[in-house]
Amino acid sequence: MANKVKFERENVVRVASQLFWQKGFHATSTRDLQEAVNMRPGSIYSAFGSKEGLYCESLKDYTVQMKTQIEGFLSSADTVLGGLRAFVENVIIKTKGCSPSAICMLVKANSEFAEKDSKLYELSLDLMAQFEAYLTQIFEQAINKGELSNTLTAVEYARFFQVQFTGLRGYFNRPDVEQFAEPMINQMFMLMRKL
Amino acid sequence: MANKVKFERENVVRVASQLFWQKGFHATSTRDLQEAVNMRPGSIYSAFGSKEGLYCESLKDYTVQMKTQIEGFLSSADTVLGGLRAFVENVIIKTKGCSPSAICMLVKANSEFAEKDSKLYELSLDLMAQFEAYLTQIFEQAINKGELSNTLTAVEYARFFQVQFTGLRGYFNRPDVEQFAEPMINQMFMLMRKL
DNA sequence: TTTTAACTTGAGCAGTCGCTCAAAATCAAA
DNA sequence: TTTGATTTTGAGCGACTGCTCAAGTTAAAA
Repeated sequence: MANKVKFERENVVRVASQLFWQKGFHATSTRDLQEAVNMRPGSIYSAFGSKEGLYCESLKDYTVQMKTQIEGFLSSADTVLGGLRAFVENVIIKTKGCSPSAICMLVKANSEFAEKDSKLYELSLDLMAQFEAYLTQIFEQAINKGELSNTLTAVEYARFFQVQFTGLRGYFNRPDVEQFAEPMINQMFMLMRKL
Repeated sequence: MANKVKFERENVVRVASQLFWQKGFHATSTRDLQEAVNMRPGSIYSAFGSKEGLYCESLKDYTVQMKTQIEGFLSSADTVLGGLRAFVENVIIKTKGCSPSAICMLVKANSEFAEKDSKLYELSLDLMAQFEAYLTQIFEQAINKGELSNTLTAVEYARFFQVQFTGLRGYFNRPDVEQFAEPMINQMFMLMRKL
């Protein structure tokens, strides 16, 4: 007994996510969003409550997308480390031009929201912790398969991966330096086996 | 034959720098700045031209401050690597509570300005390149003194340092994790000697 | 076909933004 | 002490912000 919603929520969140990832929360205006998702303010606010609400969903969707991407690379690779490596190469080198930003949206969020008790800062921490837990599972597999030594625990490998990956993505957030990317990714995975 | 300026330019830039570093460019309003530096809009605009102008000076001042800090640690350490290590520990562990942000202001700037041809993005790239050149000089000394092998060039060590340091600072931009910091800094310097 | 609850629309509100500029204040030189 | 170039002041401008809500549109249920 009603009217149906005309938009597909998933699609809207995905488009908003791209815009937020590119420009950041503060630099993205509600007018930018209205144009990008082709919705009028009333519809957006009845569906998401606020700009912050839409950003929350966008950030959560981003981590889901990342995990899905990793799953894909893992399932079509012979080894766990091979899959992770393909994922890293894809993010840093292959999707360089078409990605909204070289830098992880979670890291951007974490650095943008300075007030340590703000909802959005807490959300970024929470999602990062979840992602670390997810990586930990993956590294458990790598250890169990004998791809990595057990001198480090799985969570320590996960932390190492996070630091390296974040560092590399930050470093390559510039137009010119694809030439150094490949050897530095080599270095990262070589070092991981030496830990 | 005139009036004298009432403010000390260096001090104003330093205070503005702290605020910009903490909140980012877009989330810092001119009213915030006015209050922080205790100047009326007219004075600020006659001295710095625009919010962007003040930000430029703030960002440049930040890199000067960083270099000065490194100089200090280098001159009061026995080895180049020891000095760098003291610097890293100071930034990540010791000044944790009092620093406006765990994340490097240059990295924050680089990630905040998405439009690849904007003046502020170009400035962040420029200052990062300068800083890499500065680090390269330092690593040249480390190699010459025999503290590091010459399997990598000085600039390659500098890049490695940047990636690790940026990664660590990003990772430790949270309230609770000082406990992991020390071993991970250990790891960073251990790995550098193994390259 | 009529009813009616759900959804969409967009003009526009109240507040904030970066910034300006005429007037007041200041102080070295005359 | 007077002069006059220079700096400081702050009210306030026009643009933009996140967001609201009364009016209009839609389509399933009656």
